[in-house]
Amino acid sequence: MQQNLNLKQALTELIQQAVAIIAPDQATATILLERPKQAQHGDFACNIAMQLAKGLKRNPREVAKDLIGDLPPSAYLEKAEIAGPGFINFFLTANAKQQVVKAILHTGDRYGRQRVAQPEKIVVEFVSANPTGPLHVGHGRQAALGDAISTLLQTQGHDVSREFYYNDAGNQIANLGISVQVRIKQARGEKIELPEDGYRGDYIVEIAQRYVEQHNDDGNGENLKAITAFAVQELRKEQDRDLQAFGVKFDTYYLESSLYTDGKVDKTVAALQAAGKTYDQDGALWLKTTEYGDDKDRVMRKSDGTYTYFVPDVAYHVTKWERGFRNAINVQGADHHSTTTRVRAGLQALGIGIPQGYPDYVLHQMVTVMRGGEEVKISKRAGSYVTVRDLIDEVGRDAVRYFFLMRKADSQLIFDIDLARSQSEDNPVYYVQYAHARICSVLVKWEGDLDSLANISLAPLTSAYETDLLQTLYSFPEMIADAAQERAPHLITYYLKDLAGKLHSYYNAEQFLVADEAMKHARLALIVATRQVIRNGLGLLGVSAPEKM
RNA sequence: CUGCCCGUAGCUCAGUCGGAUAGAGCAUCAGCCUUCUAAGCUGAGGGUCACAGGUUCGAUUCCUGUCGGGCAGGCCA
Repeated sequence: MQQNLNLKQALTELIQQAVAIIAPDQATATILLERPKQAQHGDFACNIAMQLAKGLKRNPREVAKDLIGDLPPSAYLEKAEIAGPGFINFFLTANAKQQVVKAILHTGDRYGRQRVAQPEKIVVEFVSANPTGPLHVGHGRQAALGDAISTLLQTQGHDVSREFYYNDAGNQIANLGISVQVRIKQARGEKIELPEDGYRGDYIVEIAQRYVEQHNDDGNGENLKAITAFAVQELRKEQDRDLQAFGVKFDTYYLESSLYTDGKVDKTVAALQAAGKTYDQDGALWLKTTEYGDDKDRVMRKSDGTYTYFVPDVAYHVTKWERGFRNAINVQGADHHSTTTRVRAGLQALGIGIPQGYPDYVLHQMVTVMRGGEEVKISKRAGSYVTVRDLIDEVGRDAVRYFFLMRKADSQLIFDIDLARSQSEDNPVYYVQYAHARICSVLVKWEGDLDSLANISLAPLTSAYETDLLQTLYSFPEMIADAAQERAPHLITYYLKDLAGKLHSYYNAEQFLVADEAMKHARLALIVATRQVIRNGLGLLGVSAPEKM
């Protein structure tokens, strides 16, 4: 079984042996095996002959011919052919391809998982919203991305910690407190207006009401500190609820305010000064970020004595390093991309051995929300924006997650509320879930013992539909490894759509519960394996795999 | 003005460590339910891979430039 899970590697070794004979000088050439787009081109294709041809000054097709002649014999290789300008196409034996079913049935939930040679301790930071309002669609994209990336890294054996960083200090928070205070006073009939940059959402009014109900001791609403603390607490609770509804769980929460109370911010600033990377000018303290690729130096401490936002950020990332995370991934909106240079510059300037690319950033492009054919401008201050909660209520958690993960982070994403709602039945996630439910339904009809399928003969699985499915199932672990490496969960959604499509075609073309027992069992084993892979794939995305629809 | 991301079918998007005939969903059109779920399947039409150069056996993919869209460039976060 192990051998069959490593068909690709075994094939690579065969080719290496042949290359060593034909071109000893280039025996170390990298051999890349790819899956041809068309079935007629075999199970794997290799362009090594074309690469060697140049050094050998020979015709690529002739080199390919010699390579094939020198391939050691193998039980799982049916044949190898020369094609096109010099490709070598490899065709595996039916038996070799069928074994993947047994591998899946034996490994179950673990199929697709592996343990990389050197597992790392990785912290993935995502969402990290200011507690100044409910989570909006952008946070939703981050939540879906961060959670899926974390899960993907776990499948590769890494020790992953999901972390939420609360920006609970600074001007935005002060602003929040004042906004609530104004609403309290307005409720008492005072003639007072929100400041220009105050938060205008209805939720501010609701928090003000709750504050008054629970704080008889502050009838005038004069205790700004208490009001602010209350508002932050309320909003954190609400954000937690939304994340829970979205099925996202964090391992750790880190409070920006704690960096101040613990003295970590001051300590970081002192260390940067000691390293000689700062200077005073115009009454402010500056960091020489230009030494690390920035286009101008940045203010760390303003002339009023307070710090700019990136200083606590640097202190925060020092704690990640000190907590033993040699790999840190931050999932953020692309509008934060300018901070990456500053935070990294600060970490470099400390000179404590943190590598240049630390932390690693996954920046996603903006989410545009459409409603009624018009773009909904997202503005926390105006209070007009779509929350994660709205989306979940309107189209369901599974569909929202899948929708956010269908596109790569680099692409701008248009979330059309009306479309998502009106077409919720046509959402691609249902296509995949339906394949899963259909298989479950067949198995219920069959009434047999699933365990009995683990060791039956798979020899009857030779049709084009079956071969196609087998090949797709076989590529699952590799696809996951790629997706983890690229931090690209969207690859999973495309894989699942492909797999579900093949199952649906197969379902329509063939009857599974046939009279021929051997055929029936082989087909059932194949669809049970398919069900397992769909389930595993959806699990990575945080999407459910229903047995009935 | 400078930096980063993007530009692929009518629409929404995959693909690109350089490879064979560039894909899917939606939409349009034509078919398939007495058989395990039709939330499905089969087929058809639809393309100057933004544009122009360059690199080479080969470029949608790499490089340069231009155009178009987005995001940044505060002693805001």
